[in-house]
Amino acid sequence: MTVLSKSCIYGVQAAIYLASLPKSEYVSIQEVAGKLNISFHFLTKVLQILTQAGIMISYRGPNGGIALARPSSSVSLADIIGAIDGTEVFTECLLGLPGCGHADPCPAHEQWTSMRNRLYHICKTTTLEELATKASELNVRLAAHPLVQHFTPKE
Amino acid sequence: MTVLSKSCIYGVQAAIYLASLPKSEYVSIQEVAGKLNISFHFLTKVLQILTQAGIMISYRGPNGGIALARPSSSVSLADIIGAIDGTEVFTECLLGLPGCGHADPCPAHEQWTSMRNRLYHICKTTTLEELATKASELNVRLAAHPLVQHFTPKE
DNA sequence: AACATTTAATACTAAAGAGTACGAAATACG
DNA sequence: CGTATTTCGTACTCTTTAGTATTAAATGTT
Ligand code: SF4
Ligand code: SF4
Repeated sequence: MTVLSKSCIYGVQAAIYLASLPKSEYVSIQEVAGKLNISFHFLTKVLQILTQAGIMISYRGPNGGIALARPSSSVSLADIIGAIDGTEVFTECLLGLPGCGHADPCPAHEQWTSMRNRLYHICKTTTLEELATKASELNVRLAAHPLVQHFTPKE
Repeated sequence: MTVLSKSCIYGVQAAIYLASLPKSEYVSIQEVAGKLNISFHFLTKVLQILTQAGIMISYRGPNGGIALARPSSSVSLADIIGAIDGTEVFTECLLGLPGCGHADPCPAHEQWTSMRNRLYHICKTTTLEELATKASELNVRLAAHPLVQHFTPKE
């Protein structure tokens, strides 16, 4: 059980990748998928969601691709998560009970809502720009695994 | 995408239910499932995990059932989550990258690890006793839905 | 106009999670 | 001993998520 779905993680990674590029031209999904070591076709579906949500724009044909629709400083982590996974993470409960609230709380209410609010605050105030800056500053990884295809194991 | 699996939520609910009972005798799974409005068979599987993990003890035969193996004050929320869902929630990342750490961080590292640690701390220090006390004090709900079977809808 | 490139859209397959069913084993009780 | 009760263990089905494949639509280049 994870906090974010795979689709959502891929979307965030792709967005950070785009934001970390020097200039914002259209980048082919193929390039992004290759750099992040994600299945091209699967990433295509995820990025379709983000374009439909107005977070990215796409352009078909040669030299086409995708790009951020807005400056990276005005796209929050919460925007991307909300578009792909929905706001469930920020609104639902640790114990997953539907329609929770102060009027009808379960025993873990106080501590969880406090955490949940903090999570939302963090995601809402963390921008793609920040993430991308940190990524290039720290020479930090984005993809799940460094490609190890050079070291083909013997067996 | 949720933080805890359904199985885990059911396990926590059942544990709180047991802990909130005045005395600790064996309670049949059927009773627990009925009170919490959970499928009996499914809950059986979940509670098997908890007995194998040493958190509950079971007894077969008439008047058998399950009970907490330890006093509710020495069972933490983290114990139950760890037994059912594993420690993934506390160790893995928001972005789900495997093998993360200070040596090889992704851009969201700092803020996420801070949150993750807080989650772990909360779960580790919250005991069943506290949850059960709160549950009975506040007359708080445990089950997902109040049973509405009395009001059978016309259509 | 023909062609190559690249996203859009849909459909299909695989894997995991959630839930159901049923028989076996243990135990109390008559 | 026989039977009812209750957990244990396995196997099966259904649903959701993840991943793959294929075709269609758009657009630049020759
Ligand atoms: S802990 Fe609070 S937010 Fe979560 S289900 Fe219970 S009442 Fe709702
Ligand atoms: S945010 Fe930190 S803990 Fe999470 S994957 Fe990145 S490096 Fe690991």
